[in-house]
Amino acid sequence: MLERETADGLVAVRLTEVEAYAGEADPASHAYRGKTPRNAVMYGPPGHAYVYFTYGMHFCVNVVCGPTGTASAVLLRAGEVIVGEDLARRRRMAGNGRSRVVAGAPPAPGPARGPLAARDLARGPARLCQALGIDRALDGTDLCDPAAPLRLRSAAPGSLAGQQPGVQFGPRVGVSVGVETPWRFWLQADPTVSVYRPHVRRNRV
DNA sequence: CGTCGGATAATCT
DNA sequence: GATTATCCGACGA
Repeated sequence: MLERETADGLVAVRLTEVEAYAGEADPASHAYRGKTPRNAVMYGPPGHAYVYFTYGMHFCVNVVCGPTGTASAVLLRAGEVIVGEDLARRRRMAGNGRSRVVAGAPPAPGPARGPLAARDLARGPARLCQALGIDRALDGTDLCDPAAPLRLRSAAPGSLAGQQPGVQFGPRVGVSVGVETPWRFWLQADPTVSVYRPHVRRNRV
């Protein structure tokens, strides 16, 4: 479970999909070419959040894993919103201007009939961050601190008893190198797991 | 259902 | 100047 607490309220997500990045030894990792201002947090203590900005408009969040001095991390790719669905939906719809805002269209009646399905609220690393209101201000947050604005918690004991489906694995999404390393993990048949997409190189100028 | 291309800017070379 | 751990709307079947 990943919890995000702000003045607006609490949003909690049950993680369903992650990817592992093995620091400087991994060509797909942000740390492959060494330490930079952006990835500095990856070299810090484990259990902290590494938040980065990509594709000119999206944030993604990782959990730092290796001991201090190493740069391993796990990218949180998707989850199911358990608490605070309305707040999560508001954040996803608001999206600074250009996301899902249809001019002139009458607002959909009930939340269940909205254009944004509940399963899509945190289906993808950037969507997850948007639903939880995560940006670089949270870079370096100690996720193990129960009082932190963003924190990681175990599910309540027994809540998943007998219901845990199998964990599948395969290649990581959107990476141009290290494709042969199957370090994306997800819960089998879970509707909130994102769709696999290979890396695409865009047109040069 | 699926594939395709544009948006858009921090970060690094 | 090139690249990018992505998303969304459009379009075709």
